[in-house]
Amino acid sequence: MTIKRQKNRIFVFLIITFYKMSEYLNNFESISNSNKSAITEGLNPEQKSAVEIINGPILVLAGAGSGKTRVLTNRIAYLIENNINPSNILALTFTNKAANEMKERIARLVHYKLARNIWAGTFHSVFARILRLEASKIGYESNFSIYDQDDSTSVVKNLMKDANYGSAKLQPANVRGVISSCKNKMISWQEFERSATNSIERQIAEIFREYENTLVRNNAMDFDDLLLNFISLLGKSKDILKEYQDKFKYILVDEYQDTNKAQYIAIQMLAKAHQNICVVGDDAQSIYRWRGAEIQNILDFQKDYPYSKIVRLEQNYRSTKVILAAAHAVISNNSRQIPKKLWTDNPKGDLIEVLACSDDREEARKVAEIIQRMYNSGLNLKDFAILYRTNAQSLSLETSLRALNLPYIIVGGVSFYKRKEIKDVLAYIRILINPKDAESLLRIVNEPPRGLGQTSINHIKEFSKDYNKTLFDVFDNADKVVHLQNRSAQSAKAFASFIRKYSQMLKEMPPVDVISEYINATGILEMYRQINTEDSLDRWSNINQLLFDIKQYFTNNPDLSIEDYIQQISLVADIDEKDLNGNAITLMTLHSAKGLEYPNVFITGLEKGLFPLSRIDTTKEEEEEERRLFYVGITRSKERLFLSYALRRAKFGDVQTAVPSPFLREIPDELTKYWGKPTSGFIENSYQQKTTYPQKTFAKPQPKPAIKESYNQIPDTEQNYSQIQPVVNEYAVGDVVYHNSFGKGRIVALSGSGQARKATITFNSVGQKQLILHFAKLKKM
DNA sequence: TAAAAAATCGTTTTT
DNA sequence: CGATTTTTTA
Repeated sequence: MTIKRQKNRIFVFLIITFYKMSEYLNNFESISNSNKSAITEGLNPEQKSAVEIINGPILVLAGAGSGKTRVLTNRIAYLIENNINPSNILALTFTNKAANEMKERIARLVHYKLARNIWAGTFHSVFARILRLEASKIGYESNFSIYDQDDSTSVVKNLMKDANYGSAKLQPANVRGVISSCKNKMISWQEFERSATNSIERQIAEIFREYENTLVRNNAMDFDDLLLNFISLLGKSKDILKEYQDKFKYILVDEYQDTNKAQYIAIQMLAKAHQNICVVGDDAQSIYRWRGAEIQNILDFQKDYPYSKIVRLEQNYRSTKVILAAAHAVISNNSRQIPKKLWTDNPKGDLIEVLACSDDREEARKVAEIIQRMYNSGLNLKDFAILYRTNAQSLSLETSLRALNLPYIIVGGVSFYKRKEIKDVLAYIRILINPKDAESLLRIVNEPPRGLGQTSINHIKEFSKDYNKTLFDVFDNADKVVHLQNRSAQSAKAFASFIRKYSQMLKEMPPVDVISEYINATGILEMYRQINTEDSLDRWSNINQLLFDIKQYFTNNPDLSIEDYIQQISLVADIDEKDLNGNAITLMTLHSAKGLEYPNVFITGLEKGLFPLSRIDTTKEEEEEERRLFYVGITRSKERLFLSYALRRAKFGDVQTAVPSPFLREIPDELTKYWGKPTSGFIENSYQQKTTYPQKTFAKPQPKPAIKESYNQIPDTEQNYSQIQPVVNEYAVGDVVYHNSFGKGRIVALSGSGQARKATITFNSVGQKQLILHFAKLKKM
């Protein structure tokens, strides 16, 4: 019986395979130009099996630097080579950048026309794309808005104001956090309400309920909804589920250790029918627990898929032996983990250098000076990364890099798209697309002032609630709203018809022709120009920059709609938009650094309380996550690793004292060397054994043999620093430059630094303008 | 209603 | 300290 069934199965399998082959030959033969041997060539045996076992569930435990990306891309290429239709492949990554890179690399292995058909992106962007198509099936319109964290917080804040909730204990941002973490764990407001034990929780439950209602009413989804609504779409009917199961016959998930419950369920539903699921991850690199990631997902994979195969990638191709040994020593202090040990054939490498500093300014100065010396000895600035635990730490580092004229880019911090004026303009555009989006409407209704202050808005909001009309409808019929001053009513009506006019235009004309005129007509640019302060002119030029950006977008993608543009920028992470290959040092948080690698890495701020970051009620789980984060940081480094701490650090204006991080103690002594003299106040017992300091002051580093001479050529004096050549990419007053839309111009002033560096330029065509160099893409002439 | 003055708060980490 | 939010005043 069993044998017979098995024979049948094999027979069916053969038929399907044969069918797929002929389908493949018919469709793709003509454009397939790849070379099969190239795909598995040069892979080690484990990598090879991770690429070649294409059917059935497979867990790839990929240690840091073990060639994970290569396995993922080659696996997809291999699937395509084996007659799998690219449009049946779903690859979910952590950032859009990772997805795009993957696609590019696949395009080099198989024909680009095949590569572009795979479904690759973040969970959020792929699901959003599908939800646009299927919106009507779950009670949404396809033009739904996507709310980011700020938008969500603002919704919560308004709801709390309406309900008169709120106290020191109950703040909008916290409530939003509670709601989001419930949604991450797939807990509905009803469940939350049922489990509420005190009045605070009952209040949150009420806000939660209203929050969900508001978003549906606004035809809007937050980030969590993109996952949850996708799941509910799949749950709608057997047919829909089957459709997507058959669509995504081959599923790959990167960074599986950082998936949350909703992502886990979504994958499980999709993979259930065909079971061709390959997840790649490393439990030691799970760093998003605070965002709902469940490390258990990767630990339980074998339970969830009993017939799964496991491949361990334990050979590290990235780092030196010293770095790997340090990483291993650190992570060994964690309790629960899948046992594995990374090894490498790479050389031993330099010792890890620990920089003891008396305060954060000294720390920043040392880091900058070391980089400058290494740069002058011939290294490339793009080969340096400075990592920190919190974004706030970038400030002193920036100052010292600027002082030495070293160009840098910052990933994260206040992103361009999070600036008030940019969010305002985007809200103006969103309301054209989705008139139900009350959040966007309220944001811009009195920006610039239109005589519609808080009182008028409250009346309008009340009316919309009482008569169950959308805010936009009420604006349109403002003369019917009682208590509303006639003047305000006229103003509201005028605003509604203004929006309607451009909304109509957008349906008839290409977006690029409408948007610029529309934003000009809103008066927001004129407002900032009139205020005429440094700050307001900044905002003015930021908006112009955005408009230029939009223009570029549609020049490059003439077939796309304004909806596509908004969706695209709603889901971009900072890391996605940054070009990290320029001649600049990269500054970012340890979280942003995940998945990246650099020859030279600095991890700064290794102080107790800062890294590991701790609060009064830090749990053991949180502590271990900090340690994993440190592990991630260490393993970013290919050759040289610098760890620094400061005994005093400026915080909120005043200065706080600190003690070196306990993490430093976890690295064996023989792997490190200390730099600089022991600073007064540096008294922790465990460090005193290590006090073999090379020089009395901030001494020269022990250079790598190859670059020894160049080190010695540059004496360690203040004077020499000022003689160093200005950095390339840097502009000077008087330079003649070319701008894509404004043409030729001359720089008359420069201000700011880093990505905020701005130039005032007099253009022949349009006169004087302020531009952010980072965005302006100027050419020097 | 809008501008000016005063007060408040914060720093994790991000799709 | 500095940006944002709330309160006061015209």
